[in-house]
Amino acid sequence: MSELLQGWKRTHRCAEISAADVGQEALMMGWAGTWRNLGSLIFIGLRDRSGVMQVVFDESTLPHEVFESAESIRSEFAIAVRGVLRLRKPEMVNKDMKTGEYELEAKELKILSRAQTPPFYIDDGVNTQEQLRLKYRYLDLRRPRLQQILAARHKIMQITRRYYDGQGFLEIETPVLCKSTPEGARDYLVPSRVHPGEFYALPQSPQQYKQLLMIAGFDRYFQIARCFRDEDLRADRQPEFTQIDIEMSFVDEDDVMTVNEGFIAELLREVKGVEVQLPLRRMTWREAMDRFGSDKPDLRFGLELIDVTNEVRGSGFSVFEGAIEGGGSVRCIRVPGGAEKFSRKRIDELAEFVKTYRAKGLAWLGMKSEGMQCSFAKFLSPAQLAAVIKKAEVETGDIVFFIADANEETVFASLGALRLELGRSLGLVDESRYELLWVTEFPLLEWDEEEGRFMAKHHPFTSPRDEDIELMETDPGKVRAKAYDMVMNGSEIGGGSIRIHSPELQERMFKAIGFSHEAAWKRFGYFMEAFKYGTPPHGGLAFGLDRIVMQLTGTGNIREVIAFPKIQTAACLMTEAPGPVDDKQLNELHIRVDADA
RNA sequence: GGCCCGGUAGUUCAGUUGGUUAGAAUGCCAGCCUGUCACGCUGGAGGUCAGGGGUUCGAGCCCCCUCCGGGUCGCCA
Repeated sequence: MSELLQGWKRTHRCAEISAADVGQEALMMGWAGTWRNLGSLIFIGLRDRSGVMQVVFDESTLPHEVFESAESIRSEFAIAVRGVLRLRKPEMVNKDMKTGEYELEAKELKILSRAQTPPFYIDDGVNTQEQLRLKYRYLDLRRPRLQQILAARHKIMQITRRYYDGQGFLEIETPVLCKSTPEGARDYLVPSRVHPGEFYALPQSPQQYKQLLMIAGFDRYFQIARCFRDEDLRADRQPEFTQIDIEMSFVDEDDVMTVNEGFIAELLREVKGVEVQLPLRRMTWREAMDRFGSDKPDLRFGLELIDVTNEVRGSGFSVFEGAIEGGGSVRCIRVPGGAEKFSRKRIDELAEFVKTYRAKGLAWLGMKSEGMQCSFAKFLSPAQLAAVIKKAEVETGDIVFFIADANEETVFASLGALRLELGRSLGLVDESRYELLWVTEFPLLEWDEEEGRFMAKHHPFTSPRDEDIELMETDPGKVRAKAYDMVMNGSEIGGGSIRIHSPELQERMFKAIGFSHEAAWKRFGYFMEAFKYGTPPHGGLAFGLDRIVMQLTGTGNIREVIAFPKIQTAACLMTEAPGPVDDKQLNELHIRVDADA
């Protein structure tokens, strides 16, 4: 049965003790992680969020009832122990344990709560199916690793508040029940009881509110904001996630980048003890794509892309020719010393791999000491081959992988992914390094085949670069934005832009993405109305808190950094949300469910 | 929506070409044990092989469907 505390007060957490506490009475509470019964001596590994303390029950010195009670302790019982903290004898020290020099010699015991045998061991070393761990998330969270990650997350949030407060930012909350703005990700909708047939949307980000706060004169705003997007999940994407949201007035790109790179530098200093050189390196989007095939390049290793379009032009090799004539390119990656490392089987695997990214195939050239092997040599003249080898700086022992496509995006996507795969599989990524940069000058607009119109790449309030404004009507695809992403080790951890603050320019932007004046006003009327009342030049950015925590704790799975995450189908295995609701609730909301649809 | 991977004691896994009663480790239960820390020793319990259908004399294994979970492409202003 469960015992009551009856005035017992904890004096120490299990691992929060020091030499000065030795010989003193201590009262600890926590969970029995391990239990070893030696007959008339019982050892309990008492665990709380700070760590583990060994507790000893000695039959020879304890009242019978206390020892008998201790004998009943099993895994994960919640217990309270009053005892004396002792130094262990030297031969009994456990060097693998943070508190291995100490133990708590029990005098009194309260079994606060018994536990069923848990469905899996509460231990970092155990690799239980995530499905089961998520169903019993409260047990999973008892594992030291997850406790550490959530403690790190807490620390990061506290540093965030301290840093931005120190820089004169005000933390202001914005609504969670918002108006739906069906441009961009799918919204989560919330039905209105009071307004039959109408819906709120959960925010994809506080974008418009924070801009309105700038119009309202708050100058520097931040918020640790929960955001929602009803899109498919990934290893680094959850339907609800947290962003550190920032907006500033009377600023241009440099101002925003300077303040926010200072934040990341402080985070790395305090959490990882890593000094980051400021200002951060900046790279235009164009350069990032050309060199790394990605707008979030991982700079911890080389294997840069090389453009050999000109070298292979007119070769008669239909794959290359088709790509070039279709307006695309032929690019490659040279793996130094890789000629002997790639079997035909492995090359075939990589060819399959790039097909995931719509590449049609993977050409290759291996410069072995006994001669060159090349999947397309017979199609190229010796002079062209020589030109390719020169451009790619191929040396003996190297292997080069080529991708050609009429669609540049396919070349970049597949070769960029191949670069990451090669870097990982060849062990070229130095996990101890933190490589940060800003990627700048993103395109303002992207052509959308499906919609048959240009769409805002970032969002429709992003400002074009001054020198490109004139292209908005003549060559929209060429317009660059005042947009910037912060990238850490190949992960986009934040992104933002300078916003349009002129109503006239905003109208041109809406026009560029195919919104009529009326359509734009219908959707964003309140927003555009506000812009008529003296809008300061402003801009900001949002960091993905979850991704930052992932980076700083070295986990590749976003579910590890969120206390109660969702699975791939956006469900919660513990609460079984989402679930059906009563007809009464539906009636009140004026909703009828068509289960067959 | 597409592609790929996975689901066998509580847990992690093994399970041969389709062949007797599905195994191991660990956990769990009981007993013994005064320095364990992967405690040890003795004994015991524990299985809808994810579910359904099919092929077969015979299915954990082969085929089909479904469910559950993961990765990924599309998607993510």
